Amino acid sequence: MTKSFAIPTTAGVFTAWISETGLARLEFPERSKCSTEALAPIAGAAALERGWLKLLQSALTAIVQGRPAGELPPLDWSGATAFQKDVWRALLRIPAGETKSYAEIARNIRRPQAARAVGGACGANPVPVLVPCHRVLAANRKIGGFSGGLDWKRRLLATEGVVVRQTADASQK
DNA sequence: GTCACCTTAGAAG
DNA sequence: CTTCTAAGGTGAC
Repeated sequence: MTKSFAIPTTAGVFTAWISETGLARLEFPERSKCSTEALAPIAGAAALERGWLKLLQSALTAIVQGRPAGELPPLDWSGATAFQKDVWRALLRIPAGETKSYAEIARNIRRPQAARAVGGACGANPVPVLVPCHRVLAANRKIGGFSGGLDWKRRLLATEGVVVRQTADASQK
C-alpha cells in the first residue's frame, strides 16, 4: 500500500508515492493542477515519511535547477528485477551535468551487450529525476527516447548544461 | 515462445 | 550527414 503526496518544486508539483520502506514512485507535474488538490501535503505525513518527503523535495528542487541532488530518501525497489536494480544503481553514480550512453551503462553492470535492455530498465524506472534516467543518451549524444516525456528529458539536460545532438528525428520544430 | 523497447554498429545513398 | 537493416538482452504476456 502506498500513499501519494504533493511535492512542490520550482518546476511544478510532483507526485510521490510512499510505501512502508521508502519512495516507491514519482511522477512529473501534470498539466492540470486540479488533481493536486487531492494529494496530501507534506505536512500531513507521519514523522518518518515527512523526513523522506523533505529529502525528496530538496533533492528534486536541486536537480530541476541543475544542482547535485544531495541526500536521497530510501527508495522502494521491491518488485524490480535484479537487472533493473543494477541499472538504476549505475544511474545514481552519474553526476549532475554528466551523461552516459546506454552502452556505457551496460558495460558498467557487466552486461556489455545489453544496451537495449538498459533502455528497457530506464523506461521501467519508477522514480525518474532522482534516478537520473534522463542523463542517459544514445551513442553519439543523440537524445534517445524517454517514456516519461521527451520534453522533460530535454529540459533537465538543458538545465544541467548538457548539449544534446538533434538528429533527423527532430520531433521538435 | 512471442513481441516490444529510452540501442547500436555498420552498410548504403 | 542521413536513412535502413539486422542483431541484441530483458521483461511482460
